Amino acid sequence: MAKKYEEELKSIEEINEVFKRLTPEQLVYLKQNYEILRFRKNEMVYTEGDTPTHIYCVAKGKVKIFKRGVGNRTQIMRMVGPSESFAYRAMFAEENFVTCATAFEPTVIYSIPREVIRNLIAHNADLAWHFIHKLSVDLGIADARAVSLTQKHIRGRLAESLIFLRDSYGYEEDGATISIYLSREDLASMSNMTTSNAIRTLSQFCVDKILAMDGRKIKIIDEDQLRRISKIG
Amino acid sequence: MAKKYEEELKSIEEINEVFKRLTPEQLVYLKQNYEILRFRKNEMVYTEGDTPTHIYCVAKGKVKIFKRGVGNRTQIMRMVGPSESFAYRAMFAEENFVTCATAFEPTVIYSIPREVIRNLIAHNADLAWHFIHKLSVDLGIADARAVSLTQKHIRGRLAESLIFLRDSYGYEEDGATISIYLSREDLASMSNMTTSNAIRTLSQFCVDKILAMDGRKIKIIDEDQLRRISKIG
DNA sequence: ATTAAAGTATGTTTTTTAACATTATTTCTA
DNA sequence: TAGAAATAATGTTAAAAAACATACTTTAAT
Repeated sequence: MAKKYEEELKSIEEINEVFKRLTPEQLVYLKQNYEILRFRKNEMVYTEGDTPTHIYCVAKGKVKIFKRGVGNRTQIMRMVGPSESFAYRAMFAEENFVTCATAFEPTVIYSIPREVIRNLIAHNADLAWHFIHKLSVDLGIADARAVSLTQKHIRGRLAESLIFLRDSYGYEEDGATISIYLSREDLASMSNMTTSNAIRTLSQFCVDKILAMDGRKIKIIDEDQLRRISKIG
Repeated sequence: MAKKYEEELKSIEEINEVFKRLTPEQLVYLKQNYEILRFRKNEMVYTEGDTPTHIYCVAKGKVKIFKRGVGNRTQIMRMVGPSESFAYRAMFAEENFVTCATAFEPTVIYSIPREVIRNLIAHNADLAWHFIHKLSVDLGIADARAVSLTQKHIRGRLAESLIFLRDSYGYEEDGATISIYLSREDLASMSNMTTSNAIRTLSQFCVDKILAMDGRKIKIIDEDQLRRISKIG
């Protein structure tokens, strides 16, 4: 059974194309040193205060990265899906984690030890550049998010989260249902609002014929309007 | 006169120690390729939408980095002081600028062309690591900021900004006055609040004997209390 | 030196958002 | 499958913050 799973898994360089830029020797070195980890739904990958020892790369499933703020109120920083990596920020900054990560659904992860990735970076300028580029893009997103979350009104913030989820995960076959089912609470903690307000605002979007809902399934009826609300705040 | 200024300036590797890790040849290459730029107070260094062509390193003065949000409401992202570099985020992400930068006071800047820094990074793993580390620290700060700005109340946000300014610029000789004089408006746009609210909250802090003010000079009377307010939000 | 402009200070009003309360519904688990 | 726990839905109220208005003060320019 475990074997079957392994066989279904894409190789590490298929999952994250950056590893195709390694030399053959470096790729062998990497393949001798990674581990495969499996997490059940809601299982913790790491928590605030832990020391980062590995960099993770999602092979299957999704991981929720969140932070605890004032009075332990959680804020979802990002959702990490297949082929994306995480845990590298704290590792590179040489800090303990300031976020928590849990499996959002059953998840399989490639786990690469800190020393291995540091070695590879030190001897492969392409890989170094990849992380410089990635961190820079991440930082741009974080800055933009900070402005959105603080300056936009509730409707704008929720619209932005929905657009973000749609852009990250796409639609189901019907071409309208967002391909990730978050609880109202998670949606709220992505959008910096209370669960009540997320529920209320979603309902209002349905009344306004911008969305349609069926439990956690959210259909985007009027994407243009949703983008407009997200933009103007 | 211009010559005199030059002589007062520290060399580029004295300003930013990371350049001491370059090989002698690389340092020569760098020194043959940088330029020195001078900006008057409030002069623009770059603006939103510009394409980054150089990385900047502050030799003297301070630079204000800000973003325009909803309805062009500005938000100060950070203040950059002597020996700190900026403009690298957009450059590495290969995006146009999403922030604006203006000289906060008369400022002298080392300007290094994009290709030069990319060449150096490609051939010097230390320098690459330096930027990976720096970007990771920046990203941690940005994430923490996002949570603070959204979850803390006005007093907490203002206290946090004051603590940040104190930690970045230190005190004057009196051991209490913060060594940077920002307008109430700038203070507000660092702390995600209106100018009125910044003024009102500063006044309240004075009533509470946490601060004392003389124009733009802000004295911290009770630092413990200020840190407590910043922490609890 | 005078005037305009920018910045500061506060009071009042309105809007936005969070907090709370109650009920219904779904999901999990023993 | 019953019962508990989590989630969802809404109405009501309270608090926080923005918007607005006005007056005063400092700074900069002519």
